[in-house]
Amino acid sequence: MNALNITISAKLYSKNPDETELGRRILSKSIALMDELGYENLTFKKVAREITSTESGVYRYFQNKHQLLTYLINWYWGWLEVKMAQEFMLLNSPEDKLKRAIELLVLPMEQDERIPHVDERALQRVVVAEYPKIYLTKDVDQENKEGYFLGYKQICETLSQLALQINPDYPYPHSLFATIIEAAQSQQFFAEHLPRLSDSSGGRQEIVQFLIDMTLKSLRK
Amino acid sequence: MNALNITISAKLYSKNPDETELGRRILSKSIALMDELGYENLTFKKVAREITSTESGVYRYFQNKHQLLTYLINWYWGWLEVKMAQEFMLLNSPEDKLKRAIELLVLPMEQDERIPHVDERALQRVVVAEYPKIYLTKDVDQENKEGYFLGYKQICETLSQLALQINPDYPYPHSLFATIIEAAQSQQFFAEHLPRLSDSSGGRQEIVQFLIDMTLKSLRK
DNA sequence: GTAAAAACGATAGTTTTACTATTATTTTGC
DNA sequence: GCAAAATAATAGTAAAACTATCGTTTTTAC
Repeated sequence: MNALNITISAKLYSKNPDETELGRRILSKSIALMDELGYENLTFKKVAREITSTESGVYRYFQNKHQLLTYLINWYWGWLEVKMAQEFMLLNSPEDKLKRAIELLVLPMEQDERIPHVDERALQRVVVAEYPKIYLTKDVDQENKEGYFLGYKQICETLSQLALQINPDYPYPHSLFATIIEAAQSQQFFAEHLPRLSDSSGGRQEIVQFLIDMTLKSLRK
Repeated sequence: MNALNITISAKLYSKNPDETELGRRILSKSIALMDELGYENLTFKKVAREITSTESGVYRYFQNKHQLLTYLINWYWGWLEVKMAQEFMLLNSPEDKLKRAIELLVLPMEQDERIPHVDERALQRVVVAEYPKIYLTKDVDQENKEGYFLGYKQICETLSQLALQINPDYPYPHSLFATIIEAAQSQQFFAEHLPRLSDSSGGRQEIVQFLIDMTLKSLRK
């Protein structure tokens, strides 16, 4: 697979882009283009031009743009899951782990040298700007069955389990972390583009504080 | 304007659909079609067929599909704002008002007989299924200047002010209600389509309880 | 080392969408 | 009843989203 053992449902590609040079170029350049142009303005033709290949070359890896975006976002959640697991080993209390998880969700991440074809910072911006588009479709139930959203659900489950260690009686752990994860993305977007929907003046640390405050207060008895 | 005095930025249409029979038919049928087909599968051609008019007829009212969706969602926020104002008059404590506001956000609403061309329940489903698409675009900054998101920002501001009456020192009122409003939508969607991202088994009342719990705990000192 | 298989590049073509333009007809305001 | 506006009907364009075909190159198996 790849250096970090990120597993992605085989339904999310026609041919595994992680295993070939061309596939990795597709990933690398489509992250950059999606970041630059946005999902709506990206086309496989533009990706093809960037990777000095052809439209059909891209179609050999991904059935369509939506599948490509879903792959990228699942890759991001998988990667974040790995990061969290690494950092949790250094921490003891579930509270510290939750705090660190929220930081990882919001703070800009450093480039992972082991995976040169993925620009994690650009991918994080893509996730912030596009993530709900992968499930807000009429195909959501079918795609859910095919594992399109496993990455998101897995992170939510991991954090829910931590929350229950703090307060085993808390009745809404999944709702809480679905909300926290979503807010982690949308507050970054709002702070930059719709500042009246946030109290952060652009600083990520304020968003982290808000989310930690909300999480820990919610878990009180 | 219309029976309820819902104000919508004039940038959100070419010709005010509220003032003509054809315009109201466009609103009515595009809500129904958007609910049935989803935003991506809706076309002006399909709307035209439904209203027994033509594609160019629809274009005379809205520049494009994105503007139409944005109009509908702003109409929804405007309508909800009116509802909240009405109900707040019957309540005294800011806590009761916040609780009622959250119920209005989540519980299915009854049809308003004064506005026969808008099916409020269908519109609520459209909002749940499509709302982030109006701002998650590369044009967000330009469109924000033109008032595309005033409805959302207005509701967020109203609720923030209420929150500060409960706890004047709470530092994140806008972030809190942007998060609560978003969660009100996304938890409805998750409960139905991605149940592992929610603790509601489909009941709206459980979502209401979760959101009230989160709000009131967040506002504690 | 070679043959078969797979992947790739190049090109062309189809269907649909999103949008623009033009003109004739109907409706409305005064 | 006339001018102006709104609407219906039709046509057309450009780009997007695929699909298909077919040589050529590269990889893999043995």
